[in-house]
Amino acid sequence: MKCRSYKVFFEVIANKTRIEILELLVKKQMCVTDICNNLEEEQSKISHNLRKLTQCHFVDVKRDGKKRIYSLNKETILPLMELVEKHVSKYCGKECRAVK
Amino acid sequence: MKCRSYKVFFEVIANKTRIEILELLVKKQMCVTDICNNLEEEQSKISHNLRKLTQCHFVDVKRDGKKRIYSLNKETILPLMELVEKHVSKYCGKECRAVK
DNA sequence: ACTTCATATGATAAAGAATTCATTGGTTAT
DNA sequence: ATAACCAATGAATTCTTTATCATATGAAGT
Repeated sequence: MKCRSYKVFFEVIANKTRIEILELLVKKQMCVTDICNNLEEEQSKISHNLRKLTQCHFVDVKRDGKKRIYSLNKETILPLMELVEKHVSKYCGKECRAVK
Repeated sequence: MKCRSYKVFFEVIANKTRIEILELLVKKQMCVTDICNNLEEEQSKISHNLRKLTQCHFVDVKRDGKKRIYSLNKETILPLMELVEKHVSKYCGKECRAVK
């Protein structure tokens, strides 16, 4: 099967910063500086992470003057979040948090 | 939100060996030795990975004599795979494979 | 053309995860 | 009780990923 694609897909999402970015963008599209301010993170860190999200088409970019506006690929990300939410709320008590 | 749970969820899936295990178990439940033989991997490697999958409830275990039979949590994993499949087939040409 | 603002990129250091090997624990049969 | 089989665990090493810092690019205003 497409193990390699699967791996990239999940790898890219499996990161605190990138998840936080996605969750931010659920609410509304934003430029890099806005994302940095919201998450209180460095610009280069955010840019590096945005690149991965973009390459995987989890977010889209468009130019607006000097700014770049990032928006969520809702078609993929929203159902995905629902699915995870469902699983987590069903199965995850304390034990999950302790996964090593 | 539940960023930490999300992270663990995706982290655990974002691994070649674990994806291969899941894909194997789509077909049928198996004991550890069978999984090892199918994937041509070492037993301890498989066991370590099975532990994570179990902790996240992506697979279930039951005893059968000396053996331990692992089975897929189809309720979560099948829709998840569908979702990824859909995304990948829509967006992923060469570029995705080159994600760095 | 120069400066400033917004963002991207590259290299390296630091952190975290996976694999391996050796060993242990549990179950069944003799 | 011991041997054989199946699987889990722990520790050490190796591999991967992330963060950081410095620098580069590119657009807009003066």
